[in-house]
Amino acid sequence: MTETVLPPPAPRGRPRSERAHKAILDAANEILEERGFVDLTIDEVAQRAGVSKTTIYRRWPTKGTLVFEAFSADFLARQPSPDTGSLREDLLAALRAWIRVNKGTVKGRTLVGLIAEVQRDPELAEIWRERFIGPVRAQHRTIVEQAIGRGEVSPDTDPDLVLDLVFGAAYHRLLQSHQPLTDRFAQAVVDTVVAGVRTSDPTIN
Amino acid sequence: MTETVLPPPAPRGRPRSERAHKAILDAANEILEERGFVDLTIDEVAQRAGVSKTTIYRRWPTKGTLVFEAFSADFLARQPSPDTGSLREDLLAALRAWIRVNKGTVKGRTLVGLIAEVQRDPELAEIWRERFIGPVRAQHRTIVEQAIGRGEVSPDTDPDLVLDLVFGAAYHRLLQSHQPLTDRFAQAVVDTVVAGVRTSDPTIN
Amino acid sequence: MTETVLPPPAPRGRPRSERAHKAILDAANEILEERGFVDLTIDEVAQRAGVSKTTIYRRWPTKGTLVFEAFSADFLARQPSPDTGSLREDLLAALRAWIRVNKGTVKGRTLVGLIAEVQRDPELAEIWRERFIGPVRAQHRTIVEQAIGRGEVSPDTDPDLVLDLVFGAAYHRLLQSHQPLTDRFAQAVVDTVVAGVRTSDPTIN
Amino acid sequence: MTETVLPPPAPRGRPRSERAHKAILDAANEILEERGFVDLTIDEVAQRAGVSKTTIYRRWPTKGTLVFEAFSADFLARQPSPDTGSLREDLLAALRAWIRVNKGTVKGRTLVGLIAEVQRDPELAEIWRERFIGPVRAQHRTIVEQAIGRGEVSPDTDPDLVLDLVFGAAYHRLLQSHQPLTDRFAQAVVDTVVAGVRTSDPTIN
DNA sequence: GATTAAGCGAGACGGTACGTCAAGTCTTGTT
DNA sequence: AACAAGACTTGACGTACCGTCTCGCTTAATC
Repeated sequence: MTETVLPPPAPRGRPRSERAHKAILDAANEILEERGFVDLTIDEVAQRAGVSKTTIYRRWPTKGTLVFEAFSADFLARQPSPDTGSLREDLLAALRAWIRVNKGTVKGRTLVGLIAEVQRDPELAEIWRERFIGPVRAQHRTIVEQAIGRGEVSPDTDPDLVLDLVFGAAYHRLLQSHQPLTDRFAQAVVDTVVAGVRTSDPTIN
Repeated sequence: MTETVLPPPAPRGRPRSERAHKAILDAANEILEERGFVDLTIDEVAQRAGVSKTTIYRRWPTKGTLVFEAFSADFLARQPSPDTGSLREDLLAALRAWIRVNKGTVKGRTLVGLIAEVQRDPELAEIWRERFIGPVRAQHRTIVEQAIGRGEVSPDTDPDLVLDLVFGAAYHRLLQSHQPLTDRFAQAVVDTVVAGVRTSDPTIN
Repeated sequence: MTETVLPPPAPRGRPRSERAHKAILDAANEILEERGFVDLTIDEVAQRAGVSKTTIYRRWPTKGTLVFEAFSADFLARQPSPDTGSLREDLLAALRAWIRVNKGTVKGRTLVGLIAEVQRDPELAEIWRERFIGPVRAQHRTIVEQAIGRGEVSPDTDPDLVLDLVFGAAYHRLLQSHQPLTDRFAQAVVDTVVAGVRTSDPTIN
Repeated sequence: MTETVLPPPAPRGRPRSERAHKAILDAANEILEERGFVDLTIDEVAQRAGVSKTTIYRRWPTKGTLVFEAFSADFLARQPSPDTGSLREDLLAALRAWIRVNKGTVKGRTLVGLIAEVQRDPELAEIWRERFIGPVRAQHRTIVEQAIGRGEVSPDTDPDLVLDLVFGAAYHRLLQSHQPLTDRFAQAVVDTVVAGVRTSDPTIN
């Protein structure tokens, strides 16, 4: 048997327009910047992209998934995997990049809108975990794992705990707006967590 | 002079019905328990409470503010101000109480729904900060301040930072559902933060 | 028995305020002139009259009855009972008076609004017939009866028919606006009807 | 040149559903028969027609315009253009047809409701004049014009005046209900008007 | 002078219908 | 098949006005 894997069947009919695809995402991003998640309507995206609603819904089943895609590619690309040889510096670099995107661009508002939407739409929640939270955390987790590998922190250190502390604090300020996301805050967070992780012996707790 | 304070001016017109008020909040809570924030409609609240929509809108301008009031009184009452003489124990008690309410009752779902709504409605956001985030944090802040007073941690310790770390991590898990809110998690969070705060000297960062 | 009729029992309690009564009717007329029947609301009448809604509803059960009273006294006063000794002149004078009120003042709009309301509210319809249509027709009927008495027209002449022809045509133009209510029209109507009544012998039909 | 007329441009998008259109009008007529104009609500029409409110509002901006269309086609079809060779007979036939529809069916109630609504909604008033009053009068006007053509009445006879007298009287009784719409009344009206028109010389008035 | 009965201003209340909006689906003819 | 256009269903929204009601206060006539 030579043909263990079938070649992908040639698609029948008219192929999907790449131009339309891009135009939709661009239009969505435009509106997100101008008015935010809540005030974005699919009708307006269609109109701006010069596309029919059918064409949008053929690609994304809901408003949430469309906005998710319009948002995530660029956002993820801006999250670096630093490797400075120091846990503190790596975490700080990652946190600063996160803060920079969320404060410097309109992305923060969109991220907030998406997190809100995720709480209302279970299907989007799954996509969100698989294609956003998962990848970002995986990327960040290597920071801690590298530190373990270098012997900088105990092998018992729980990477998830570290990430929840560092980014949990950041998300908290983003969502509750009780305090600003300053660089001073970023440093204090990282310093405290790194110090805590180095000192505490999780095995005795 | 015995009359230093004038009696409150007699209210004019028919007074607002306390029965209606209570019936509305009760109906809202009922529906929240059954179907959650998203599926709660003002129409149904009105119907269940035996009240007209006008009567609801006269008191609360939006669904968010209504649910906020239905939710918050009880939730706040369940957040204790522990004073065991140990920062670790106090923080752990507070965090455990928070987790207990959010996992043991339907309150967690409502809290999540409200946080989502807060991101969509700026007016609700203000109320939220003033009447929920503010009070809860004030209560929790005393935990850190007591520890400072006892000399358990440095007077330079930033209470807000501590709270952001501890509860930020918890809110993060509540909203992203990437990991469960276990008691083991609560302990690890508190231990790490307490250790971090005791060790790190914020003044040099 | 000498006391066949009891003196009216002295009313108990606070007497109704004549000032309020007048203020309500004045306010209603003001609004009728400004915006017409449809856009008049009881709330606004109350506000303008410096009176509570209760005070209005104590006197008039519905918006229709209030407007009816605000409208009718003045209107009826302007409908003369001419007696010139000529059927043509009498009818013409009556019709001209009717047209003058409906075209020269805002009364026409209110009359139209009331006729519309009468079609929607059966209780108002009864009042309307008894206290408006009835009296006006009675007054106008004498015009025809006088002509019969003078021998100007046959004793078999049906006064109701004459009135329906003359004023029916006028109401028709008022309500359908297909043609204007000119004086030329008034003359032609009266001339034709008078001629018709003098000529036709109803007994042979 | 063979292509003098361009084919109508192909309509774009999904065509309006004829089934929905008919279902809406049928439902409206059903409700009109059962409960009349005032108690007809758009919500109920939608529900009965198995159609959404949007679909109704896309076609008719107001309740008035919807009911107008539901009412008028059938009503107009029942107004004949008699041509018996006699003005009296033609007018009588037309008036009798009008009375028959208004008394024998529920149409009378609807007509009354529509006339009332016309007084409250200026936009409906325009439609009403253009698409109801206008056509009906045009049809009736030919009755008088034929009589003029035959030399039965003077060429100076004003057809509008004749119609206002005959149908004005009828509408008057329909709207004010002060007297019934009997056949005796119809005959008396027509006889008097025809006699009046034959006798009076409008040019000298 | 106290009591009583109704009027009164204010404004909350139940009810009903309104007209709108956005989400997501469906149905045309066209590419 | 995908596409543009636009009609469609669904469900909730927030508003408006109606006519009623419930307060505390006022105004006479009666006791």
